[in-house]
Amino acid sequence: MELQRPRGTRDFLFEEMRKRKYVEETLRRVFELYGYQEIKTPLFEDLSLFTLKSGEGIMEQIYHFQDKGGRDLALRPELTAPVARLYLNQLQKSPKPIKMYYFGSCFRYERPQAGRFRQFWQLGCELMGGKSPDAEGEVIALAAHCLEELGLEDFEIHIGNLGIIRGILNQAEVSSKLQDQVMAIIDKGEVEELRNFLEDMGLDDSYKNILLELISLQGHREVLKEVERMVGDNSQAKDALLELTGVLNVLDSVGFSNYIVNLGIARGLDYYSGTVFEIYVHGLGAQKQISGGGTYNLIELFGGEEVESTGFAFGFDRVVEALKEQGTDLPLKKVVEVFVAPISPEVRLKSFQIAGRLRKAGIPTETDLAGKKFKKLLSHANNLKAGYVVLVGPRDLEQGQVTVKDMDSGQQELVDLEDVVDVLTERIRG
RNA sequence: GCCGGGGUGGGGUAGGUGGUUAUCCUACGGGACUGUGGAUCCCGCGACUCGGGUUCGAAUCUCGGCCCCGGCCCCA
Repeated sequence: MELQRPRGTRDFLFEEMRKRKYVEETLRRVFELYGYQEIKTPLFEDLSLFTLKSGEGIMEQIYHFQDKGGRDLALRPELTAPVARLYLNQLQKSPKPIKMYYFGSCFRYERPQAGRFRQFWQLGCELMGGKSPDAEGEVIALAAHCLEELGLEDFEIHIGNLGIIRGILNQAEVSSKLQDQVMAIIDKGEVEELRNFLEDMGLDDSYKNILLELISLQGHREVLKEVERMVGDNSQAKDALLELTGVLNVLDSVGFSNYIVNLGIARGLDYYSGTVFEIYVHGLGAQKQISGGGTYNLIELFGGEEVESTGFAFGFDRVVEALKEQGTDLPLKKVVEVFVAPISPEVRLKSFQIAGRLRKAGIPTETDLAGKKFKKLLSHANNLKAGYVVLVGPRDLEQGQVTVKDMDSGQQELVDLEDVVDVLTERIRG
């Protein structure tokens, strides 16, 4: 085959698309339940939008190119920066809070593997101008609501706050550059590597032990007491802890308490500042994270007026994959409800007429376009999983009737031509 | 960028230490069967990932590319 798909990309066929659409529509519905409005940004942006503040790591993965005018452009590797850009361009003076959601594909030049592609989809949101911790609590509640609505079980929401560890590091007077490196190691979850790194930078033992203990803490809200003991009178860390407590309070009050406090969450992108969270589903191979987000200060970094911003995104493909893995039966729409089958060539136009009326009545309908023999038409209708077949034949037509056949039960009845639409509407909707 | 496993009709496969027409299932088209589907039978369509090398001869051996699967790095 000489015409191949580019590496790391996929074609989606009918069945797959129906699943994806179901997931997409469900997620959109829930986002809208929380008052989010959809936006769309370009697939490519100025390269600098992404190189500016997203950290070094992402650079190597960016698809970038020059257009014919010599502009340096990049296919977006994520959507938070484009949305922040859009906010700066047009929404700074809009009434707050602003709730936006998006669904679109992103591109990263990476080695494909399970749950990782070069083009992948993100469905997420950004909330600008909400106040921590209420805004963060609601955002996490929204994420949980989405997954519950999809029927996904066994997901874990891990919640942390970067301010706690940053507070300790600041108190220990660690430079911000070094702090970023520490955060990167924490994000990896490599405890030994962290221990060695902290030792190499000559960090005081007491700080080192606190940090190591903090990131290994994981559990329900009772771990907050431990944290409180450890941070002592560090005011930045105390504030962060207060914030974290507030987030959990919101979650408890909306009835979602199945979270895990995890201070080892650091996020890969450098612009996160306070509350952060990640959602995992096991059984997805190496790519178990289906979502991540938190509070960030991208707007200030881009030179805008300070505004609290929180957001998160689902790795859409991974959510779909997790549902498949779990074996969830998605309530997928039928391709067509009704197939209108002309029994012989002279009634073909009559079939079109009937199909036309059914379609105008909102019933997905198919009729023969391939000139198949009657018997094949039934077989074809069966393949399409049509619920009903309208048999249009000269014999019935003489009485002004057609035969409506229920494809599940096999039963059929004669129906007057003018009643066909009503009868089928009743059967399908009723 | 690195490591491992792969690539045979549309889908799933057999063959593989070189040798006629490349196996089977399924799907698809037609027929048996001119008003009744999911059954059966018959016929048909259709493939060795690409390029180089070794050879009288390569799907098979060899080198390289491309792509797929899994893992590392990193991330969604």
